[in-house]
Amino acid sequence: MVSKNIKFYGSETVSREKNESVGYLVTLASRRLLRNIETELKPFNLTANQWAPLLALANKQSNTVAGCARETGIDNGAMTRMLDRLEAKGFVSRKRSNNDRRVVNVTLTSQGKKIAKDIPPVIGEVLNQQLRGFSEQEFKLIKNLLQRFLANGEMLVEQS
Amino acid sequence: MVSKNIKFYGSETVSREKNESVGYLVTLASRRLLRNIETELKPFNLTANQWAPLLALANKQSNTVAGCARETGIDNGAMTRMLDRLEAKGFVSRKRSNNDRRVVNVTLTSQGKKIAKDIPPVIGEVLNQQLRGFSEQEFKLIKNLLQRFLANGEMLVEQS
DNA sequence: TGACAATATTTGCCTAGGCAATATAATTAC
DNA sequence: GTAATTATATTGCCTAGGCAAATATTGTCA
Repeated sequence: MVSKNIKFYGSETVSREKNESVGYLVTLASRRLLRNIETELKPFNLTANQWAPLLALANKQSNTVAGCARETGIDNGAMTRMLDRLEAKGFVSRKRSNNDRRVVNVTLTSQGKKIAKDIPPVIGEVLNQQLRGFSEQEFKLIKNLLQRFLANGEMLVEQS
Repeated sequence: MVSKNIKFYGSETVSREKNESVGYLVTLASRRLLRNIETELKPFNLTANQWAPLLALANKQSNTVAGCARETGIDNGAMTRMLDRLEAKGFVSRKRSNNDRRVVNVTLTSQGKKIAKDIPPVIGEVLNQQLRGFSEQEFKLIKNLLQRFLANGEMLVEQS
């Protein structure tokens, strides 16, 4: 091993201060961001989480239920229900595939395509606000550190 | 203003790559960490989220419902239900206060005190794993950057 | 004191994710 | 070609958070 892994958290460290725990910080940051985005998306009749599959569809990264789930990193069952809500709102439509009778093809409706174009700047603005005071370097850093934190976390699953 | 705020995300940037969005990264990181902690806490009959109020109580940062909610950054109503579950598991007990009949005093049971002591190293280990390869400086950095990201996000609410 | 504001707790109604089981269909191995 | 495996979608049962409304209690202030 090139670099020794540091024991950042011992038995006492976790209990001390919530602002010193990467766990609390990442959880609170995620919740806060979601709620701020939610506020801005209200006029579009869309929640923050509903944006994820819409984006995957718009970018043609997927056009199936399981694909959307993989792309957004959530459970298949949760994605089925998410698409239920998006379909009820008229943003997507579903149709059983003929090539593979297992899969359901998901497509954006014209209304879905429209908001998929309108929303990115709105979300971008919230992100910019929460990144106020960050330098270019710090912007790159936070992404890099989160990517590594996430990748380490996903390795833990594969090992077990 | 000393430093100009940078527009990190324009209308196209958000849509491109999910690994380039701080939003996705922080959301996925939070979810992944929660699930990894969950796995390790299973033998204790505790979920990852249930740990937060337990810690607040153990650290004597609060002994009321609203206090726990404030301390852990979640909704009051959600905290009532969270304590329902913790009470059902026998980790906390509740008793209406005599000084102020509005408040309900929450205390750890002996069983609650026990796991409050046992769990920190378990969570610490998961955090250490997800921080593998981080230098001391990077550890400080990720905390600092997340704190600022969170603080910016909370300022957004106060302004509106 | 009495009206009003603030605080604490609870409840109902949403959205939302994880896990496990099920049904169906496709793929692979033998 | 059939059996076993794998993949897709859905559903049920959990936990969980946000928001708003309802209730009770306390504090404030005129």
